[in-house]
Amino acid sequence: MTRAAPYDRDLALDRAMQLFWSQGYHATSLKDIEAALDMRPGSIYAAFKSKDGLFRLALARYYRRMMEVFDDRLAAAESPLEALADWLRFHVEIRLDDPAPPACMLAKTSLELADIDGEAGAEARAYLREVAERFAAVFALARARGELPDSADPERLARLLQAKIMGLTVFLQREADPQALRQLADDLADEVLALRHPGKAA
Amino acid sequence: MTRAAPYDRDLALDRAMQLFWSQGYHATSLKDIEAALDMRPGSIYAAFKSKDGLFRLALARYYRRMMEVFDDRLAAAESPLEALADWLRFHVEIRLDDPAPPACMLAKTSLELADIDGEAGAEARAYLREVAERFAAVFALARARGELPDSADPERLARLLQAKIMGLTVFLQREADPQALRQLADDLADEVLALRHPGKAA
DNA sequence: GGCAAGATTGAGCGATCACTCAATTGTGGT
DNA sequence: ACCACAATTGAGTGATCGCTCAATCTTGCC
Repeated sequence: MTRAAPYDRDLALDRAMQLFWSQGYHATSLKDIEAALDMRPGSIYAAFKSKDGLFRLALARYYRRMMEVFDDRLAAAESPLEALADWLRFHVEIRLDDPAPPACMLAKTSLELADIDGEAGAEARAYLREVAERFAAVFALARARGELPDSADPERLARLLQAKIMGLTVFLQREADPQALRQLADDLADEVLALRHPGKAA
Repeated sequence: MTRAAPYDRDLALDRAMQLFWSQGYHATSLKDIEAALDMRPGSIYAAFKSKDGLFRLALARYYRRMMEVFDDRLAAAESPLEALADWLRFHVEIRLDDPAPPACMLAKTSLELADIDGEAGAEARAYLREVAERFAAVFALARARGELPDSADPERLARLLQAKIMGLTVFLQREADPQALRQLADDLADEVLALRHPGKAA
């Protein structure tokens, strides 16, 4: 190397993720990006190829971060089903801890870039499918452990859970009252826990 | 009158609604609008004031249309609770009938225009609150008719239902398989119907 | 038929968009 | 100390953005 990059690529990607997450793709201009990353256009394009390229890196980072946190909480949970219920409540808590980050970036992107062609939107939807597959695997684990009846369909339950999570995060955008949000998350989480074998304690 | 407007304002607003609904606010340019409405810039601004003004008219129209359809289906339903469950399934059917319209425009707008200031986003969130109030009134009606236990909290159930509907419509964007979508809507609808008094037939 | 009023027209406004590249700067190797 | 090279810089690219307004056209009325 003849000249070290003065910027921290990891930090820059974090800031880009935060920016795109809160503003969306179209509402974020290169001027915004220059200011947030403290980089000039030339450097941005040398490092990330294009606005679209930077966005997709930010999206991938968001996906990976979310999955890491989920895996951590799953490992710490009392049972698979508890982890899934906890995941619903967790979305409300991060929103209340830090008012900045709004609804799920994958859901936002899937809606904003709804065009069938268009790489970024398709990627967001692909990530959402991977999340659903992860949920399905955890439901399958819960079934194998006897936490769910044998008749339970993991894929089906995963879709149901994902729809609830996305609905919750959209709801986070229009409602700010902590009590209402926690109550909603609890109600949704209770529906997940109600799938348990009757009379079976986890 | 000295010269009749050659365009049909109602038709133009319909087309604008359809356009903004599918593309969102930022991704829709005036060129798109000119083409969709078959109007020139001057006429558009004379009739609708601005792009923002047109969008808000389209949003209001969307809200009114949705509520009209909801009221119609409520009037035709066997019971209030059945109407709310039916409303979930209905979202899937309109999506399958006509592949063009994607997720709920109010939810999309609430996410895309998430900025606290900004009239259009705030209006979308206000409409969502009105929808929730409508749901709450129907839940209250169901309770009054003995379809729900006296302990049921209409506002709370309304938030729960709205979150599920929004989650379902976001899900419509990433999944196309009719069977999976119908199953998901049925699962969500069944959760609503399960609120009924045990052993009480509506 | 001619006129006044209302509505449409579309070229073009300044601003901003995403993006480029010749010039400059900083660094490690010798 | 100096050089070769990687990386940054930022003025400036053409395109497109939302929008305006003087000119034009169409209608109803007399």
